[in-house]
Amino acid sequence: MSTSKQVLIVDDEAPIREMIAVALEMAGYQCSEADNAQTAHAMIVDRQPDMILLDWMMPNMSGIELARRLRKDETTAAIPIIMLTAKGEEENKVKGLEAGVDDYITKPFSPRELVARLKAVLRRATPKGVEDPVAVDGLMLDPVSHRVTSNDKPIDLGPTEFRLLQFFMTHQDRAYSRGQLLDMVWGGNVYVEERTVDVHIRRLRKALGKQHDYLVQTVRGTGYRFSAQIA
Amino acid sequence: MSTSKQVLIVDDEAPIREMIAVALEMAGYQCSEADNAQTAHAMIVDRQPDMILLDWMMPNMSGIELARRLRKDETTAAIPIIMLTAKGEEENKVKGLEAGVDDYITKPFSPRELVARLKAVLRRATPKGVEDPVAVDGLMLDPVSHRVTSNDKPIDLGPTEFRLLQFFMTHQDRAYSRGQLLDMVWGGNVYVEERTVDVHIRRLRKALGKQHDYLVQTVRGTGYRFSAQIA
DNA sequence: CTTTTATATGACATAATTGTTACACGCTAT
DNA sequence: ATAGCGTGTAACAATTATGTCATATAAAAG
Repeated sequence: MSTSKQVLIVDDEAPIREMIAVALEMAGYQCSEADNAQTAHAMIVDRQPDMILLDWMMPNMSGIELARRLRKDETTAAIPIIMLTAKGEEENKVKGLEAGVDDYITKPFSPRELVARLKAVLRRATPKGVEDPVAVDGLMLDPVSHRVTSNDKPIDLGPTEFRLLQFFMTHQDRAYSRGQLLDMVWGGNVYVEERTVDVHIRRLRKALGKQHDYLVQTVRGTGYRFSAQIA
Repeated sequence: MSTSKQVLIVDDEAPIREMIAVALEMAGYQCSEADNAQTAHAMIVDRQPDMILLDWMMPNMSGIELARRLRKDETTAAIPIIMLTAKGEEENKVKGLEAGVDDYITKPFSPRELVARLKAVLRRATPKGVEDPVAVDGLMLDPVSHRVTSNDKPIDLGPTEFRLLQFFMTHQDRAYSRGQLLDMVWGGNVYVEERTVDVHIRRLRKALGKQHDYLVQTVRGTGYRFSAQIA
Protein backbone atom coordinates (compact mmCIF):
# COMPACT_ATOMS: atom_id res chain seq x y z
CA MET A 1 0.00 0.00 0.00
CA SER A 2 2.14 2.82 -1.19
CA THR A 3 -0.48 5.51 -0.74
CA SER A 4 -1.69 4.73 2.73
CA LYS A 5 -4.35 7.05 4.01
CA GLN A 6 -4.22 9.07 7.18
CA VAL A 7 -7.22 8.60 9.41
CA LEU A 8 -7.93 10.69 12.47
CA ILE A 9 -9.98 9.02 15.17
CA VAL A 10 -11.83 11.35 17.47
CA ASP A 11 -13.47 9.79 20.47
CA ASP A 12 -13.28 10.51 24.17
CA GLU A 13 -13.11 6.86 25.14
CA ALA A 14 -9.62 5.50 24.81
CA PRO A 15 -10.52 1.80 24.47
CA ILE A 16 -12.76 2.55 21.53
CA ARG A 17 -10.08 4.59 19.85
CA GLU A 18 -7.66 1.76 20.37
CA MET A 19 -10.00 -0.79 18.92
CA ILE A 20 -10.62 1.28 15.86
CA ALA A 21 -6.97 2.10 15.41
CA VAL A 22 -5.98 -1.53 15.50
CA ALA A 23 -8.63 -2.46 12.97
CA LEU A 24 -7.63 0.31 10.61
CA GLU A 25 -3.94 -0.31 10.91
CA MET A 26 -4.45 -3.93 10.04
CA ALA A 27 -6.26 -2.68 6.98
CA GLY A 28 -3.27 -0.57 6.04
CA TYR A 29 -4.31 2.85 7.25
CA GLN A 30 -2.30 5.20 9.38
CA CYS A 31 -4.09 6.46 12.44
CA SER A 32 -3.90 9.43 14.69
CA GLU A 33 -6.09 9.89 17.72
CA ALA A 34 -7.68 12.75 19.56
CA ASP A 35 -9.83 12.54 22.65
CA ASN A 36 -11.67 15.79 22.30
CA ALA A 37 -12.92 18.12 19.64
CA GLN A 38 -10.54 20.94 20.48
CA THR A 39 -7.32 19.08 19.95
CA ALA A 40 -8.92 17.23 17.05
CA HIS A 41 -9.56 20.50 15.33
CA ALA A 42 -6.00 21.59 15.80
CA MET A 43 -4.68 18.30 14.49
CA ILE A 44 -6.92 18.41 11.47
CA VAL A 45 -5.90 21.89 10.46
CA ASP A 46 -2.31 20.95 11.00
CA ARG A 47 -2.09 17.53 9.38
CA GLN A 48 -4.93 17.46 6.93
CA PRO A 49 -5.88 13.81 7.33
CA ASP A 50 -7.59 11.99 4.49
CA MET A 51 -10.51 10.95 6.63
CA ILE A 52 -12.02 11.67 10.03
CA LEU A 53 -13.88 9.27 12.30
CA LEU A 54 -15.87 11.39 14.67
CA ASP A 55 -17.74 10.39 17.76
CA TRP A 56 -21.09 12.03 18.21
CA MET A 57 -21.09 12.52 21.94
CA MET A 58 -18.10 14.13 23.51
CA PRO A 59 -17.43 16.52 26.37
CA ASN A 60 -17.29 20.21 25.56
CA MET A 61 -17.66 20.47 21.81
CA SER A 62 -19.79 17.78 20.31
CA GLY A 63 -18.82 15.91 17.22
CA ILE A 64 -21.43 17.57 15.12
CA GLU A 65 -20.24 20.97 16.17
CA LEU A 66 -16.78 20.07 15.02
CA ALA A 67 -18.13 18.75 11.76
CA ARG A 68 -19.92 22.02 11.08
CA ARG A 69 -16.83 23.99 11.83
CA LEU A 70 -14.71 21.87 9.52
CA ARG A 71 -17.18 22.32 6.72
CA LYS A 72 -17.00 26.05 6.98
CA ASP A 73 -13.26 26.15 6.69
CA GLU A 74 -12.21 25.90 3.11
CA THR A 75 -9.03 24.03 3.90
CA THR A 76 -10.88 21.27 5.70
CA ALA A 77 -14.24 21.27 3.95
CA ALA A 78 -13.35 18.47 1.61
CA ILE A 79 -12.15 15.98 4.20
CA PRO A 80 -14.64 13.13 4.45
CA ILE A 81 -16.17 12.50 7.85
CA ILE A 82 -17.76 9.38 9.23
CA MET A 83 -19.83 9.86 12.33
CA LEU A 84 -19.88 7.30 15.10
CA THR A 85 -22.96 7.20 17.21
CA ALA A 86 -24.53 5.02 19.86
CA LYS A 87 -27.57 2.95 19.10
CA GLY A 88 -30.78 4.83 19.48
CA GLU A 89 -29.50 8.17 18.34
CA GLU A 90 -30.88 7.62 14.91
CA GLU A 91 -32.87 10.81 15.02
CA ASN A 92 -29.62 12.66 14.77
CA LYS A 93 -28.83 11.15 11.45
CA VAL A 94 -30.45 13.97 9.57
CA LYS A 95 -28.59 16.56 11.57
CA GLY A 96 -25.40 14.76 10.87
CA LEU A 97 -26.00 14.68 7.19
CA GLU A 98 -26.96 18.33 7.27
CA ALA A 99 -23.63 19.09 8.81
CA GLY A 100 -21.98 17.53 5.81
CA VAL A 101 -21.09 14.20 7.26
CA ASP A 102 -20.36 11.59 4.62
CA ASP A 103 -21.51 8.49 6.41
CA TYR A 104 -22.82 7.27 9.65
CA ILE A 105 -22.10 4.21 11.73
CA THR A 106 -23.93 3.17 14.84
CA LYS A 107 -22.12 1.51 17.69
CA PRO A 108 -21.55 -1.24 18.17
CA PHE A 109 -20.07 -2.02 14.80
CA SER A 110 -17.73 -4.66 13.51
CA PRO A 111 -14.25 -3.63 12.45
CA ARG A 112 -15.04 -5.14 9.09
CA GLU A 113 -18.02 -2.91 8.60
CA LEU A 114 -16.05 0.12 9.62
CA VAL A 115 -13.29 -0.59 7.16
CA ALA A 116 -15.74 -1.35 4.39
CA ARG A 117 -17.64 1.86 4.81
CA LEU A 118 -14.49 3.83 5.20
CA LYS A 119 -13.30 2.47 1.90
CA ALA A 120 -16.60 3.26 0.27
CA VAL A 121 -16.50 6.84 1.46
CA LEU A 122 -12.91 7.36 0.39
CA ARG A 123 -13.75 5.92 -2.99
CA ARG A 124 -16.60 8.28 -3.47
CA ALA A 125 -14.73 11.27 -2.15
CA THR A 126 -12.24 11.18 -4.95
CA PRO A 127 -14.12 11.72 -8.17
CA LYS A 128 -11.76 10.80 -10.91
CA GLY A 129 -11.56 13.43 -13.56
CA VAL A 130 -11.57 12.69 -17.22
CA GLU A 131 -8.12 12.74 -18.64
CA ASP A 132 -7.16 13.17 -22.22
CA PRO A 133 -4.88 10.88 -24.12
CA VAL A 134 -1.42 12.13 -24.99
CA ALA A 135 0.60 11.19 -28.03
CA VAL A 136 4.13 11.77 -29.30
CA ASP A 137 5.52 10.52 -32.54
CA GLY A 138 3.53 7.34 -32.87
CA LEU A 139 3.37 6.67 -29.19
CA MET A 140 0.06 7.14 -27.48
CA LEU A 141 -1.01 6.83 -23.89
CA ASP A 142 -4.67 6.80 -23.01
CA PRO A 143 -5.34 7.21 -19.31
CA VAL A 144 -8.99 6.28 -19.72
CA SER A 145 -8.57 2.88 -21.23
CA HIS A 146 -5.27 2.66 -19.45
CA ARG A 147 -3.51 1.69 -22.62
CA VAL A 148 -0.31 2.47 -24.44
CA THR A 149 0.21 1.94 -28.13
CA SER A 150 3.21 2.32 -30.37
CA ASN A 151 1.95 2.91 -33.88
CA ASP A 152 -1.30 1.29 -32.91
CA LYS A 153 0.43 -1.78 -31.62
CA PRO A 154 -0.37 -2.33 -27.97
CA ILE A 155 2.46 -2.12 -25.49
CA ASP A 156 2.07 -3.55 -22.08
CA LEU A 157 3.61 -1.93 -19.10
CA GLY A 158 3.66 -2.71 -15.44
CA PRO A 159 1.85 -0.26 -13.21
CA THR A 160 4.98 1.63 -12.32
CA GLU A 161 6.19 1.88 -15.89
CA PHE A 162 2.77 3.12 -16.87
CA ARG A 163 2.81 5.86 -14.28
CA LEU A 164 6.35 6.75 -15.21
CA LEU A 165 5.49 7.09 -18.87
CA GLN A 166 2.36 9.02 -18.07
CA PHE A 167 4.35 11.44 -15.99
CA PHE A 168 6.94 11.82 -18.70
CA MET A 169 4.44 12.39 -21.45
CA THR A 170 2.76 15.11 -19.49
CA HIS A 171 6.08 16.69 -18.53
CA GLN A 172 8.14 16.59 -21.65
CA ASP A 173 11.41 18.30 -22.46
CA ARG A 174 12.44 18.64 -18.92
CA ALA A 175 15.13 16.85 -16.99
CA TYR A 176 14.19 15.24 -13.71
CA SER A 177 16.48 13.90 -11.06
CA ARG A 178 15.91 10.42 -9.75
CA GLY A 179 14.74 11.94 -6.51
CA GLN A 180 12.16 14.04 -8.26
CA LEU A 181 10.91 11.07 -10.18
CA LEU A 182 10.57 9.10 -7.00
CA ASP A 183 8.50 11.90 -5.56
CA MET A 184 6.27 12.35 -8.55
CA VAL A 185 5.84 8.81 -9.76
CA TRP A 186 6.32 6.67 -6.70
CA GLY A 187 4.77 9.14 -4.28
CA GLY A 188 6.62 11.21 -1.77
CA ASN A 189 6.84 9.00 1.26
CA VAL A 190 8.41 5.80 0.06
CA TYR A 191 11.95 4.90 0.70
CA VAL A 192 13.54 3.21 -2.23
CA GLU A 193 17.00 3.43 -3.66
CA GLU A 194 17.46 5.98 -6.38
CA ARG A 195 18.99 3.28 -8.52
CA THR A 196 15.57 1.72 -8.68
CA VAL A 197 14.59 4.48 -11.01
CA ASP A 198 17.28 3.36 -13.42
CA VAL A 199 15.84 -0.09 -13.48
CA HIS A 200 12.36 1.09 -14.25
CA ILE A 201 13.71 3.42 -16.89
CA ARG A 202 15.36 0.42 -18.41
CA ARG A 203 12.14 -1.56 -18.30
CA LEU A 204 10.25 1.28 -19.86
CA ARG A 205 12.76 1.67 -22.64
CA LYS A 206 12.68 -2.03 -23.32
CA ALA A 207 8.92 -1.98 -23.56
CA LEU A 208 8.94 1.01 -25.87
CA GLY A 209 11.22 -0.84 -28.21
CA LYS A 210 13.53 0.47 -30.89
CA GLN A 211 10.76 2.56 -32.27
CA HIS A 212 10.38 4.83 -29.28
CA ASP A 213 13.04 4.18 -26.72
CA TYR A 214 14.89 7.27 -27.89
CA LEU A 215 12.19 9.33 -26.20
CA VAL A 216 13.55 8.43 -22.80
CA GLN A 217 16.85 10.20 -22.63
CA THR A 218 19.45 10.10 -19.92
CA VAL A 219 20.86 13.37 -18.73
CA ARG A 220 24.20 12.42 -17.38
CA GLY A 221 24.89 13.65 -13.88
CA THR A 222 21.31 14.71 -13.46
CA GLY A 223 18.67 12.18 -14.29
CA TYR A 224 16.31 11.61 -17.17
CA ARG A 225 14.26 13.50 -19.66
CA PHE A 226 11.45 12.63 -22.02
CA SER A 227 11.58 14.40 -25.32
CA ALA A 228 10.90 13.89 -28.99
CA GLN A 229 13.98 15.90 -29.90
CA ILE A 230 16.92 13.65 -30.37
CA ALA A 231 19.24 15.48 -28.05
CA MET B 1 -35.66 -6.06 -11.68
CA SER B 2 -32.20 -6.89 -12.71
CA THR B 3 -31.92 -4.10 -15.25
CA SER B 4 -31.99 -1.46 -12.60
CA LYS B 5 -31.41 2.10 -13.66
CA GLN B 6 -28.77 4.39 -12.35
CA VAL B 7 -30.14 7.67 -11.08
CA LEU B 8 -27.98 10.57 -10.08
CA ILE B 9 -29.45 12.88 -7.49
CA VAL B 10 -28.05 16.38 -7.49
CA ASP B 11 -29.08 18.56 -4.62
CA ASP B 12 -27.13 20.57 -2.11
CA GLU B 13 -29.31 19.52 0.78
CA ALA B 14 -28.29 16.15 2.12
CA PRO B 15 -31.59 15.21 3.80
CA ILE B 16 -33.47 15.73 0.58
CA ARG B 17 -31.00 13.61 -1.32
CA GLU B 18 -31.36 10.95 1.32
CA MET B 19 -35.10 11.00 1.15
CA ILE B 20 -35.12 10.72 -2.60
CA ALA B 21 -32.49 8.02 -2.60
CA VAL B 22 -34.43 5.89 -0.16
CA ALA B 23 -37.61 6.26 -2.18
CA LEU B 24 -35.91 5.36 -5.42
CA GLU B 25 -34.01 2.46 -3.99
CA MET B 26 -37.20 0.99 -2.66
CA ALA B 27 -38.51 1.30 -6.18
CA GLY B 28 -35.54 -0.66 -7.47
CA TYR B 29 -33.33 2.07 -8.77
CA GLN B 30 -29.68 2.55 -8.00
CA CYS B 31 -28.75 5.97 -6.78
CA SER B 32 -25.67 8.09 -6.68
CA GLU B 33 -25.59 11.49 -5.12
CA ALA B 34 -23.84 14.78 -5.70
CA ASP B 35 -24.17 17.90 -3.64
CA ASN B 36 -23.05 20.40 -6.20
CA ALA B 37 -23.07 20.93 -9.92
CA GLN B 38 -19.33 20.60 -10.34
CA THR B 39 -18.94 17.14 -8.95
CA ALA B 40 -22.24 16.19 -10.53
CA HIS B 41 -20.85 17.07 -13.91
CA ALA B 42 -17.77 15.00 -13.34
CA MET B 43 -19.82 12.05 -12.16
CA ILE B 44 -22.15 12.28 -15.12
CA VAL B 45 -19.40 12.33 -17.67
CA ASP B 46 -17.72 9.52 -15.89
CA ARG B 47 -20.59 7.21 -15.14
CA GLN B 48 -23.26 8.05 -17.66
CA PRO B 49 -26.29 7.58 -15.43
CA ASP B 50 -29.64 6.75 -16.94
CA MET B 51 -31.37 9.67 -15.35
CA ILE B 52 -30.57 12.84 -13.48
CA LEU B 53 -32.60 14.50 -10.78
CA LEU B 54 -31.45 18.05 -10.63
CA ASP B 55 -32.18 20.68 -8.06
CA TRP B 56 -32.83 24.12 -9.44
CA MET B 57 -31.14 26.22 -6.83
CA MET B 58 -27.65 25.36 -5.82
CA PRO B 59 -24.52 27.20 -4.77
CA ASN B 60 -22.04 28.08 -7.50
CA MET B 61 -23.41 26.58 -10.68
CA SER B 62 -27.15 26.42 -10.80
CA GLY B 63 -29.02 23.36 -11.91
CA ILE B 64 -30.11 24.94 -15.13
CA GLU B 65 -26.61 25.88 -16.00
CA LEU B 66 -25.56 22.28 -15.55
CA ALA B 67 -28.47 21.13 -17.67
CA ARG B 68 -27.42 23.40 -20.52
CA ARG B 69 -23.90 22.18 -20.32
CA LEU B 70 -24.97 18.56 -20.43
CA ARG B 71 -27.11 19.16 -23.45
CA LYS B 72 -24.20 20.59 -25.36
CA ASP B 73 -22.00 17.60 -24.76
CA GLU B 74 -22.83 14.85 -27.15
CA THR B 75 -22.01 12.11 -24.69
CA THR B 76 -24.46 13.40 -22.14
CA ALA B 77 -27.06 15.06 -24.31
CA ALA B 78 -29.40 12.10 -24.28
CA ILE B 79 -29.58 11.58 -20.54
CA PRO B 80 -33.02 12.54 -19.29
CA ILE B 81 -33.20 15.22 -16.64
CA ILE B 82 -35.91 15.93 -14.15
CA MET B 83 -35.72 19.31 -12.50
CA LEU B 84 -36.61 19.76 -8.86
CA THR B 85 -37.79 23.17 -7.89
CA ALA B 86 -39.40 24.92 -4.98
CA LYS B 87 -42.98 26.05 -5.19
CA GLY B 88 -43.39 29.46 -6.70
CA GLU B 89 -40.54 29.16 -9.15
CA GLU B 90 -42.94 28.25 -11.87
CA GLU B 91 -41.69 31.05 -14.03
CA ASN B 92 -38.54 29.11 -14.49
CA LYS B 93 -40.35 26.22 -15.98
CA VAL B 94 -40.06 27.64 -19.44
CA LYS B 95 -36.36 28.22 -19.06
CA GLY B 96 -35.98 24.72 -17.83
CA LEU B 97 -37.78 23.21 -20.74
CA GLU B 98 -35.79 25.39 -23.08
CA ALA B 99 -32.65 23.99 -21.60
CA GLY B 100 -33.78 20.55 -22.57
CA VAL B 101 -35.13 19.34 -19.27
CA ASP B 102 -37.50 16.41 -19.62
CA ASP B 103 -39.76 17.00 -16.70
CA TYR B 104 -40.32 19.21 -13.81
CA ILE B 105 -41.35 18.57 -10.25
CA THR B 106 -42.11 21.16 -7.63
CA LYS B 107 -41.19 20.62 -4.02
CA PRO B 108 -42.64 19.37 -1.88
CA PHE B 109 -43.52 16.20 -3.66
CA SER B 110 -44.38 12.72 -2.54
CA PRO B 111 -41.95 9.92 -3.21
CA ARG B 112 -44.71 8.16 -5.02
CA GLU B 113 -45.15 11.05 -7.40
CA LEU B 114 -41.45 11.26 -7.98
CA VAL B 115 -41.15 7.61 -8.86
CA ALA B 116 -44.16 7.79 -11.13
CA ARG B 117 -42.82 10.68 -13.15
CA LEU B 118 -39.38 9.23 -13.25
CA LYS B 119 -40.77 6.06 -14.73
CA ALA B 120 -42.78 8.05 -17.21
CA VAL B 121 -39.76 9.97 -18.37
CA LEU B 122 -37.63 6.88 -18.62
CA ARG B 123 -40.32 5.13 -20.58
CA ARG B 124 -40.66 7.81 -23.18
CA ALA B 125 -37.09 8.98 -23.25
CA THR B 126 -35.31 5.65 -23.49
CA PRO B 127 -31.97 7.34 -23.80
CA LYS B 128 -29.76 6.58 -26.71
CA GLY B 129 -30.42 2.93 -26.87
CA VAL B 130 -29.90 1.83 -23.33
CA GLU B 131 -32.65 -0.60 -24.16
CA ASP B 132 -31.15 -1.52 -27.48
CA PRO B 133 -29.17 -4.67 -27.80
CA VAL B 134 -25.44 -4.33 -27.90
CA ALA B 135 -23.12 -6.68 -29.68
CA VAL B 136 -19.38 -7.19 -29.88
CA ASP B 137 -17.66 -9.81 -31.92
CA GLY B 138 -20.26 -12.53 -31.75
CA LEU B 139 -21.43 -11.65 -28.30
CA MET B 140 -24.81 -10.03 -27.98
CA LEU B 141 -26.70 -8.71 -25.01
CA ASP B 142 -30.33 -7.79 -25.30
CA PRO B 143 -31.59 -5.79 -22.35
CA VAL B 144 -35.21 -6.17 -23.38
CA SER B 145 -35.39 -9.92 -23.52
CA HIS B 146 -32.69 -10.01 -20.89
CA ARG B 147 -30.66 -12.47 -22.89
CA VAL B 148 -27.07 -12.99 -23.79
CA THR B 149 -25.88 -15.03 -26.73
CA SER B 150 -22.47 -16.04 -27.93
CA ASN B 151 -22.66 -16.71 -31.64
CA ASP B 152 -26.38 -17.31 -31.27
CA LYS B 153 -25.82 -19.82 -28.53
CA PRO B 154 -27.53 -18.74 -25.34
CA ILE B 155 -25.38 -17.98 -22.33
CA ASP B 156 -26.91 -17.85 -18.95
CA LEU B 157 -25.71 -15.42 -16.37
CA GLY B 158 -26.67 -14.66 -12.84
CA PRO B 159 -28.22 -11.26 -12.23
CA THR B 160 -25.00 -9.71 -11.10
CA GLU B 161 -23.02 -11.09 -14.01
CA PHE B 162 -25.68 -9.81 -16.35
CA ARG B 163 -25.50 -6.31 -14.98
CA LEU B 164 -21.74 -6.44 -14.99
CA LEU B 165 -21.67 -7.47 -18.62
CA GLN B 166 -24.27 -4.91 -19.53
CA PHE B 167 -22.28 -2.20 -17.87
CA PHE B 168 -19.13 -3.34 -19.61
CA MET B 169 -20.73 -3.52 -23.01
CA THR B 170 -22.05 -0.02 -22.70
CA HIS B 171 -18.76 1.29 -21.36
CA GLN B 172 -16.14 -0.32 -23.48
CA ASP B 173 -12.49 0.51 -23.69
CA ARG B 174 -12.31 2.05 -20.28
CA ALA B 175 -10.44 0.76 -17.29
CA TYR B 176 -12.50 0.66 -14.11
CA SER B 177 -11.27 0.11 -10.62
CA ARG B 178 -13.00 -2.44 -8.47
CA GLY B 179 -14.40 0.40 -6.45
CA GLN B 180 -15.92 2.04 -9.47
CA LEU B 181 -17.46 -1.20 -10.57
CA LEU B 182 -18.97 -1.65 -7.16
CA ASP B 183 -20.47 1.80 -7.43
CA MET B 184 -21.83 1.33 -10.91
CA VAL B 185 -22.88 -2.28 -10.99
CA TRP B 186 -23.69 -3.02 -7.40
CA GLY B 187 -24.99 0.45 -6.61
CA GLY B 188 -23.45 3.18 -4.58
CA ASN B 189 -24.65 2.19 -1.17
CA VAL B 190 -23.44 -1.35 -0.71
CA TYR B 191 -20.49 -2.24 1.37
CA VAL B 192 -18.86 -5.31 -0.01
CA GLU B 193 -15.25 -6.30 -0.34
CA GLU B 194 -13.52 -5.22 -3.49
CA ARG B 195 -12.30 -8.76 -3.97
CA THR B 196 -15.87 -9.75 -4.62
CA VAL B 197 -15.56 -8.05 -7.97
CA ASP B 198 -12.81 -10.46 -8.92
CA VAL B 199 -15.01 -13.41 -8.23
CA HIS B 200 -17.81 -12.10 -10.38
CA ILE B 201 -15.35 -11.27 -13.10
CA ARG B 202 -14.25 -14.82 -12.93
CA ARG B 203 -17.81 -16.10 -13.16
CA LEU B 204 -18.49 -13.84 -16.08
CA ARG B 205 -15.40 -14.97 -17.90
CA LYS B 206 -16.25 -18.57 -17.30
CA ALA B 207 -19.72 -18.06 -18.66
CA LEU B 208 -18.40 -16.25 -21.72
CA GLY B 209 -16.21 -19.21 -22.49
CA LYS B 210 -13.10 -19.45 -24.62
CA GLN B 211 -14.83 -17.66 -27.40
CA HIS B 212 -15.30 -14.36 -25.62
CA ASP B 213 -13.54 -14.32 -22.32
CA TYR B 214 -10.78 -12.27 -23.86
CA LEU B 215 -13.16 -9.34 -23.87
CA VAL B 216 -12.89 -9.03 -20.13
CA GLN B 217 -9.36 -7.83 -19.58
CA THR B 218 -7.55 -7.25 -16.36
CA VAL B 219 -5.64 -4.04 -16.00
CA ARG B 220 -3.07 -4.91 -13.43
CA GLY B 221 -2.83 -2.48 -10.57
CA THR B 222 -6.03 -0.81 -11.62
CA GLY B 223 -8.97 -3.06 -12.26
CA TYR B 224 -10.72 -4.35 -15.34
CA ARG B 225 -11.61 -3.30 -18.82
CA PHE B 226 -13.97 -4.59 -21.47
CA SER B 227 -12.65 -4.29 -24.97
CA ALA B 228 -12.60 -6.06 -28.29
CA GLN B 229 -9.03 -4.98 -28.83
CA ILE B 230 -6.74 -7.71 -27.74
CA ALA B 231 -4.08 -6.35 -25.48
C1' DC C 1 45.53 5.31 -22.31
C1' DT C 2 44.27 4.61 -17.52
C1' DT C 3 41.38 5.80 -13.87
C1' DT C 4 37.23 7.38 -12.09
C1' DT C 5 32.46 7.96 -12.17
C1' DA C 6 27.94 7.25 -13.92
C1' DT C 7 24.57 4.53 -16.15
C1' DA C 8 22.84 0.05 -18.27
C1' DT C 9 21.62 -4.57 -17.84
C1' DG C 10 20.34 -9.10 -16.24
C1' DA C 11 19.29 -12.02 -12.41
C1' DC C 12 16.88 -12.88 -8.08
C1' DA C 13 14.26 -13.00 -3.97
C1' DT C 14 10.36 -11.06 -2.19
C1' DA C 15 6.16 -8.62 -2.28
C1' DA C 16 1.81 -7.60 -4.31
C1' DT C 17 -1.88 -8.65 -7.18
C1' DT C 18 -5.04 -11.62 -9.37
C1' DG C 19 -7.13 -16.28 -10.43
C1' DT C 20 -9.60 -20.16 -8.67
C1' DT C 21 -12.08 -23.05 -5.82
C1' DA C 22 -14.83 -24.12 -1.92
C1' DC C 23 -18.09 -22.98 1.37
C1' DA C 24 -21.73 -20.77 4.12
C1' DC C 25 -25.58 -17.91 4.31
C1' DG C 26 -29.95 -16.01 2.86
C1' DC C 27 -33.85 -16.39 -0.50
C1' DT C 28 -37.35 -18.55 -3.16
C1' DA C 29 -40.23 -21.92 -4.55
C1' DT C 30 -41.59 -26.47 -3.92
C1' DA D 1 -38.80 -28.14 6.07
C1' DT D 2 -35.95 -28.94 1.91
C1' DA D 3 -33.70 -28.20 -2.33
C1' DG D 4 -31.73 -25.02 -5.42
C1' DC D 5 -29.79 -20.75 -6.67
C1' DG D 6 -27.16 -16.52 -6.24
C1' DT D 7 -23.85 -13.99 -3.46
C1' DG D 8 -20.17 -12.68 -0.75
C1' DT D 9 -15.92 -14.28 1.70
C1' DA D 10 -12.06 -16.84 2.87
C1' DA D 11 -8.17 -19.50 1.66
C1' DC D 12 -4.87 -21.02 -1.32
C1' DA D 13 -2.50 -21.15 -5.94
C1' DA D 14 -0.67 -18.84 -9.83
C1' DT D 15 1.03 -14.98 -11.83
C1' DT D 16 3.21 -10.60 -12.17
C1' DA D 17 5.58 -6.64 -10.35
C1' DT D 18 9.18 -4.51 -7.56
C1' DG D 19 13.41 -3.37 -5.42
C1' DT D 20 18.18 -4.50 -4.87
C1' DC D 21 22.40 -6.65 -6.28
C1' DA D 22 26.38 -7.62 -8.95
C1' DT D 23 28.43 -6.83 -13.04
C1' DA D 24 29.03 -4.88 -17.66
C1' DT D 25 29.43 -0.60 -20.48
C1' DA D 26 30.06 3.80 -21.43
C1' DA D 27 31.41 8.53 -20.62
C1' DA D 28 34.36 11.99 -18.48
C1' DA D 29 38.70 13.12 -16.15
C1' DG D 30 43.45 12.87 -15.44
